[in-house]
Order: sequence, then structure tokens, then C-alpha cells
Amino acid sequence: MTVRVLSKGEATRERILDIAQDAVLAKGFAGTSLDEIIAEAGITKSGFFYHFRDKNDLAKAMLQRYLDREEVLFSGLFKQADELSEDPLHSFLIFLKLFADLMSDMPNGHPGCIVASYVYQDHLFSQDVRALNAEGLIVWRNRFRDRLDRIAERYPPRADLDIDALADMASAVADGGIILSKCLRDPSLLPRQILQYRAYVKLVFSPA
Amino acid sequence: MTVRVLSKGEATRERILDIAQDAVLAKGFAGTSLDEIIAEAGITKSGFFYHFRDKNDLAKAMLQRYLDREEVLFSGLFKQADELSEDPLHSFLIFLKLFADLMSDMPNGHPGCIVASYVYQDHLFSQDVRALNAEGLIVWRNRFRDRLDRIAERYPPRADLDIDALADMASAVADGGIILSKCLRDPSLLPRQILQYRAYVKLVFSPA
DNA sequence: TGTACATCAGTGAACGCGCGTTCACTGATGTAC
DNA sequence: TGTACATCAGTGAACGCGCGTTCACTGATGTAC
Repeated sequence: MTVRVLSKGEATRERILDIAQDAVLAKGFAGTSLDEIIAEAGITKSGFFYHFRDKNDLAKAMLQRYLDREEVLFSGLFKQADELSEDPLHSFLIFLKLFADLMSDMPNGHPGCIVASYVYQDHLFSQDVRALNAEGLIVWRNRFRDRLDRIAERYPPRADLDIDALADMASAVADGGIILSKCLRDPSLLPRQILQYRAYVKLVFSPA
Repeated sequence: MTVRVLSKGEATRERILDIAQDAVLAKGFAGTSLDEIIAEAGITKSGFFYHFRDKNDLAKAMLQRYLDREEVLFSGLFKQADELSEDPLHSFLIFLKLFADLMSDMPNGHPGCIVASYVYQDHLFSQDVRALNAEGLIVWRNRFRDRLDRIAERYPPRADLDIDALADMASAVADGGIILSKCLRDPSLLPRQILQYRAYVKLVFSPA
């Protein structure tokens, strides 16, 4: 594992993104002003514009970073799961357990999904940010769809199973679970939703 | 069924709420200005403030109306389903089918859930709006929990079933499905998620 | 039926503050010769 | 090793526009006597 040392400027940029992300998940993008970001980051307005061309550029960088981190996280979990079982179904079920456990271990609950946040304010963003957001969901879909196809080969499901919808359901349950957890201020709700999804997958592929 | 005739002022108020809701679901609450709302409604700023004390009051009225309409809609669907079957499981499955069909019939897809939108900008709102938002989710939970309890009495599920999570899963799948549909611009994704939830409920209560 | 008054559903002008963005500039660090 | 220049990571001041809110006022409709 390589740990790149950040230069001074990169560290500031990352700090700006951290602060902006917290704020945006709490108040929305339009509700978050550059003034409050720079105040918390301890820099000036112009310092901000050294790192980002404009506010939309901040939005894009934030989303890109979120997607990249998710990619790293999920590849890691899938890899762990694959090491624990060769069977595609068992491996997938292990993955979902690891995912649920990880969400349980966040003391303040999941801070929120940037993709979901952006979807509810997409008219604020340029076309490329919207496209990037959609791409994030497509990546999830393909990742899960791929796993489910391999499971279906070995454990033939009933004919009417909508595998595409089952793949998308992972995103849906995660995003829905985050909303539940945030709204009701109960961090346990998200991991429990993931475990429901897991139970469904288990049932749907178990021989009748 | 009683149809109240709206007075002139009430009609304007409803129109403001309609316009505001579309805008808020597209751009977020902070991203929606009173200026654009009044321009589209064809009134002046002061006209707006005759109907709402301030912007937060608009947020509250919008949420309250959304919750009330949802209540009417779901009571109706449950009633329809109950008329088609006395069995709690069958009735619930019919309800879910009706719900999915209704979502399918929206030509441009579901416009978005105010509750989910507010969750991702809750620091913008006063305490009472946040409480109302949480209450909306609690109402769903209780409604579904109640149905599921009655089903579980007649169709004993396995011991480890998390009925609370299964009840919440209806909201999660609906909110997650809306996000999928909106982000990927595919109205079919939401009803298909609801049908996945239906398939899970069916499986989980069918004797092993 | 006429008149006085109250309420409804707004108008019009002004308010000050906060917003995102621009511009010319700068001190510290890195690189070439 | 010294010097010239370039790049990095910002500063400080100003910009105009759009924002939510306030205030005094008004014409049309409804109600009481």
C-alpha cells in the first residue's frame, strides 16, 4: 500500500473538500457559502480560488473524490470477501456482512451520500457533474450485476427474477438506509437495511 | 368524496406551493429563490409574504402538504387492497402491486420525495420542520409495521426476521428507487424496486 | 336598500447584507545554468 | 556556490448583483345594522 505524502497545497485542498462535504451534506450545495468554508479552513477567498476555478469546480472535485474513495472501499471489501470464500454466493453474502459491519462501526452514522445529495439539486450543476453523478450509480449497478450473474450461474433463480433491479437494489437500500438513519438520527438503521438486502439475496438464490 | 372549492387566495397559495415544490426538488431549498417563485406565479414579493410569514414557513407548508397528500394516497391504496383480499399477506402484496403500478403510470417518473430532499439540507430548517420530517418517516414505519405484524401472526416467519427493519425497508426502497430513477432518468426503476420489495416480503413469509 | 366598517388578497418601493467572482499583487520554495 | 527566473500557494480589496424581509398603502369583496 502506497501512502503519498501530500504537498502543502494538496493538503489545503483536501481540507477544503472535507469541510465543504460536511457542509453540503448538512445544508445542500446552494446553502453552503464559500465564506463559511474559507472561514473554517482558515484561508482567504482568493486562497480558495487558487484551488478551484469556481464553485461548480468544487462540486465536481468533491463528487469525483467521493466516487474514487467509494471505489477503493468496495474493491477492498469484495477482495476480502473473495479471500474468505470461492463460492460467488457465499462471497457476496460475506461482502454484504462486511459492508453492514463497516456502517455499524461509524459512531455518528454515515454522513450522507454525495450522489443522493446532488440528485436532489441537480439543476444547480453543470452537465458534466450530472453525468459524473449518473456514472457513479452505473458503476455500482455493474459491479453488483456482475456478482449476481455469477451467482445465478451456479444457483439458478426462478425465471421471473429481475436481476438488474436486484443489482440496483443495493444502491437503493443503501441510499434509502442513509436517509432513514439521518432523518431519525439512528445509525443502526442503515446497517439493518443492508442486512435485509442480504437476507433477500440469500432467500432468492436458495433452492425452493 | 368531498371536493372543497378553493377561494381565490387559497388557489394562489396552492399554486405557489406547486411551483416551489418543483423548484426545490430540482435545485434544493437554498437554491430556490423567492424571486423565481413569484415570477412563475405571476405575483409580487409582497403577495408572497401575504401567504407565508417567511421562507421557512413556506418550507413547512410544503412538507405538511406533501405528508397530507401521501397519507390520503396510501390510505386509499390500502383500502383498495383490503377490499380485494381479507388475508393480511395477500392484501399487503396487492397494495404493493397497486403502489408499483401507480409509480409506473407517472409519465415523467416520480418528481421526488420532499422528505428525502429535506434530510439532505436539514440544517437549513427550523427545529419544527425537522421534527415534522422525522414524523413523516415514523408514520410510514408504523403503517407498515402494523401490516407486517398482522401478517406475521398468520404466517410465522423465521425467528431472526427483523420486522422493524422490514417495515422501514418500504421507505428505504421507495426513497432509494426515486434516487435511482431521477439520477438515471429512467422512471421504470422506482416501480421495479417496489416489486423487489414485494418479492422479498412474499418470500420471507412463505413457508419454507 | 344604503352605508360603514372589516377582511382579503394583494402592490410598490426600499432596505442592507451576503454572495460568487475578479484583479493586481506577494513571499516562499524549487529549478537551471 | 551564486544568481536569475519560474512556480506554488496564497493575500487584500473591490465588484455588482440577487437575496429575504419590511413597511406603508390599496382596491375588491363580505358582513352588520
